[in-house]
Amino acid sequence: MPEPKQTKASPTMADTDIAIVRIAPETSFKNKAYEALKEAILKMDIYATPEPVMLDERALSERLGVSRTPIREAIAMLEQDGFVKTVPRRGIVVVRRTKAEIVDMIRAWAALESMAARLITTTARKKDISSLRDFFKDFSDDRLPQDHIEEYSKANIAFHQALISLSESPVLVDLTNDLLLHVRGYRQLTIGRKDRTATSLPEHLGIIEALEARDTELAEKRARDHTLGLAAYVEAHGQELFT
Amino acid sequence: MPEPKQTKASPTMADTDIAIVRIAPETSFKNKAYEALKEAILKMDIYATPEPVMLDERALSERLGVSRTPIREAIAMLEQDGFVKTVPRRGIVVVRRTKAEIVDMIRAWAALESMAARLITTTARKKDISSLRDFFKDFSDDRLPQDHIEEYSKANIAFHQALISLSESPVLVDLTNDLLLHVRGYRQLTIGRKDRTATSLPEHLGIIEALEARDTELAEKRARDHTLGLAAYVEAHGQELFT
DNA sequence: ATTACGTTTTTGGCATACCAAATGCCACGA
DNA sequence: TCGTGGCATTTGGTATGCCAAAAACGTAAT
Repeated sequence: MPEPKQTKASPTMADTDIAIVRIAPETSFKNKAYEALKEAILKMDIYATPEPVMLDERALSERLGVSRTPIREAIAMLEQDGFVKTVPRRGIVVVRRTKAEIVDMIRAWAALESMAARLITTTARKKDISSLRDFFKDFSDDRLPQDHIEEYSKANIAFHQALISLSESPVLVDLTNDLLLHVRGYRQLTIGRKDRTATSLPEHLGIIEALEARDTELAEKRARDHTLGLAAYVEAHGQELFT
Repeated sequence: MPEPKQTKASPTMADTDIAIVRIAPETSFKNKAYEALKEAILKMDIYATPEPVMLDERALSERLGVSRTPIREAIAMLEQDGFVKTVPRRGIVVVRRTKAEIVDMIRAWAALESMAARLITTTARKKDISSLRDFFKDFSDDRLPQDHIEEYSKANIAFHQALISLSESPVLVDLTNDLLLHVRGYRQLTIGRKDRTATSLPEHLGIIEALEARDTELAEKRARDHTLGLAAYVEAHGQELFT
């Protein structure tokens, strides 16, 4: 069989070096299923219904048009992530976090973010730090965050992720992203935060200023206290969801 | 329908309540394989050989006496943990961390542990804090840590894990345990730490004192600086292993 | 001897079939 | 009416077999 792929055309092409990029890795069904299920789980409002949300292997394999095997492997991965829990001979249940768990996660997030802030003061470029303000450029005294909760919430998340990224620490980035995925499901964080929004923006700016000033201790403290404030808020006002 | 199970013996036993404990869940082959492989990976010295360490599904299934299916699911889980990486049509390779990654992980660990220290100052009982000293009771001026590296190293790990546990934060505990598993493979952390051992013990005691004094900021700072010190040490003296 | 090319083997991905435990349903009997 | 026993169903767990890509091997042509 001729031409399996790329570079075998003429023997004299040597190292003309066509920019070949390893071709598409053609992600496996296992990974496709993983991504699909993960997205579906994150999208659904787990805390809406009182009954536990169950998944059915066979139903999923039919819906996604693949056999149970890749589905099961994807489920095993999701279970490692803590998104689902499979109970032998009973079913696969989407994990619901308690308020205490959410608060706990936010505290861990605070720890990681404050470390990120610390690192940023010693390594990041001034330009990159300052550009963090851009996330909030659409808000002002004429256009208050609390009047555009949904939009501000997105900017908020984006800011925090960009902040962590500036630390150039893959571990901090990955860990916080994982935590955010879990916390995110808790809708109240977005909706009920209306009364927190007012203080949120100034605190963000305060963090940025400390970073620009290369004040390691202050930046760390502000980043930590800001997110710990959210944890305290959820702990105090998050009852409703966890009936 | 009344009384689904258990109390169904004689109609008159009512709530004699025999202590039935739900029987053993009989962990599946998948989980057994996961544990076995994880332990094997952690036990081997990944950084010993220059060539990448490969795993073979079929060989493993034969060695463990099960089919490939549970093995593959276990591998999928290990991949989520970041211990292995499967390359399609190439094989399964045990992941080797670079020095930068190890340092990065230790920094994240420092972040989490300092948060744990912070929490401990506000919630833990005095008695529990003080008992942290027990881990080092076998060491003194007559029996220096640097003369019993291996033993001290174990006490060291145990101390840190006990410390984090005192925070009563499952998230902090789990995250740090995961990080430790990855960092642990880096033998130099144990062996080459001889020159760090001298300062290690006093720093530990310093952390304990700050915790006992309920000095939140100081405890946090000492915990953080202690572990960041390890990160800096590895960054400076860890070349040898990563050829 | 070296290179080119074709064949074999290896390896992970996926589909399918079967098993056993747990449930639910239902008829039979006190 | 109540509940008891058993059969059918559901559901996750496991074993097998086949496939295609890629590497390993071997052979023939230059």
